[in-house]
Amino acid sequence: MSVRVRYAPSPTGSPHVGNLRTAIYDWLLARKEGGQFLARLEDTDRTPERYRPEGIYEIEESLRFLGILPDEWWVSEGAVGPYVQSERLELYQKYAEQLMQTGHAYRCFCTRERLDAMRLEQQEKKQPTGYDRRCRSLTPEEVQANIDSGLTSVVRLAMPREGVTILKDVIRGNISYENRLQDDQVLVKTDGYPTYFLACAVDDHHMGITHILRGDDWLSSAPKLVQVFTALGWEPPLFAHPPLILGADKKKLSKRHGSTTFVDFINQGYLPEALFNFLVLLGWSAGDENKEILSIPEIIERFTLEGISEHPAIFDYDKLKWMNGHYIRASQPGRIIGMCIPYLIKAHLIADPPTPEELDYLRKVLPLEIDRMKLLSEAPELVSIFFKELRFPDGYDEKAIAKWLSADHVVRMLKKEITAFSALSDWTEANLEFETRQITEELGLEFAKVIHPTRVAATGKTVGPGLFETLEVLGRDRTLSRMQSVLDVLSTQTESGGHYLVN
RNA sequence: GGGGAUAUCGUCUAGAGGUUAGGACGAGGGAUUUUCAGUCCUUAAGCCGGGGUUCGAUUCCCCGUAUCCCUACCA
Repeated sequence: MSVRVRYAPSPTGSPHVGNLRTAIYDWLLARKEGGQFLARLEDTDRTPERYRPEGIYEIEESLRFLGILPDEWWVSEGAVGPYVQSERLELYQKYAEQLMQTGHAYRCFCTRERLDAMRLEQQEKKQPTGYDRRCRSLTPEEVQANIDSGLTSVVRLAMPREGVTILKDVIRGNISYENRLQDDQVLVKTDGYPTYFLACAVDDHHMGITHILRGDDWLSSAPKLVQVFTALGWEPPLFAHPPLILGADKKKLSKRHGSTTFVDFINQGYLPEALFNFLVLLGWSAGDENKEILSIPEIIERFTLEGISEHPAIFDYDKLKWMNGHYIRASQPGRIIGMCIPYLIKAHLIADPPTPEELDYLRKVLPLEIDRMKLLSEAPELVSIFFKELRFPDGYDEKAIAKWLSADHVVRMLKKEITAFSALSDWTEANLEFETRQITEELGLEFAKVIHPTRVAATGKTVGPGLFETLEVLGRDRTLSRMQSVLDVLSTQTESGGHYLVN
């Protein structure tokens, strides 16, 4: 039988990176084994705070972004649909009936109040919490009487009172659980919707799922799911519980650790291949091969469920950033430019849509800054000196001015540079450097004493790409007018006998 | 309170009954260069504790400890 795996998100909000990592593992297993990858929407929780259909679009976007589109899902449908649980209610109803008829489930009329009070008391007495199974011994007559008197009810699983349930987990081996310690799980809620346990078992069986991959947080409740399969007379699929992803404090990764939703990462300008590679490595490794940067085909080739680690992993934002920088540098510049454009438009550095001139300029500017870029969202900051109007001292870094423009030789130097640069017939990196070196010699200075003030005068900053390539791309007009604006102010101050002072 | 899982550098991890315990991020140092970044080289940094099994365990077993997760009419 060919492998069939499924990604089963709930639309409770923005999808979490951990969920997408599981989806990647699903997809990888399917591709590796030549099987199918499906996605199913688990929308059986209809509480307003937790039912957030807006999240569905983000789920779809995230899968598209990663390039792991399901072979069958609610978007494209397939042979065993519908792929949305709220559209499969009759099916769950049918099996709930079957379970009750076969004695594997029963109606429970206990009120929320009673349940809450019971739990509270159990906690106070330091007893294990759980349902006391009062309704399990109701006679058919009593049940009917309750129904007739209009009491609402849920359906509970009649957990076996003895024996053990064995979970077959590909990552962790076999785990056994004592049945008497398992709760009589609610399978159908008062609103008629199934809980996870019923819906999941029914759907996974009907959809021919062979492997259930899901987070470690499901591990302790796994015997209940297994029992639902068993009670329905079905062989449960194989399980695989990848470890949880934690924050720096070793708690489940959540908002206060930083970004956690997948779209957060997309918006910050992470590349799909960086996110894919990083997420895969967070809990999986190719083995003794000392290689971490892996293409998707390379990962598929090496992927096995057994290679997934058993211990939780702390999400290392720094490493992700490093990896993203790596993939940015490994990309065709044209691709990066295209991906940066939305950020530049948003920062009002270029028009929306960009003009052909702007695009042309961008094609020269961006390659200069690519080595410095770790996130696409850093593009506006990095290229701003090429776009912004600069008129000394507006837009100039104060520390840079203090450090490099207050020296005595700066005015003489700028005058010479402006004269020499203006006379250039070809505004090229090589010519600019040649002239600058000439001037350095004439002034009898170290190269550094010339180059740094020149950079500050032309860009307002102390850091950036090589000076002469910067000037070449910046162009004659921008460069000269900026340098002139510095000279204008500085020479006035020099004439009046003082240095230029910052505040 | 009950249950489950896990334990190798700060972090992600590789590893084998005998290894100089390997790699990556991060940190330190150096080289390159006009700065930053990048690139290259380099240094420091680790087997949770206690028992067993064994000629020999960080590796296998048990116990302890710690951490995480579950303990809902949420998934």
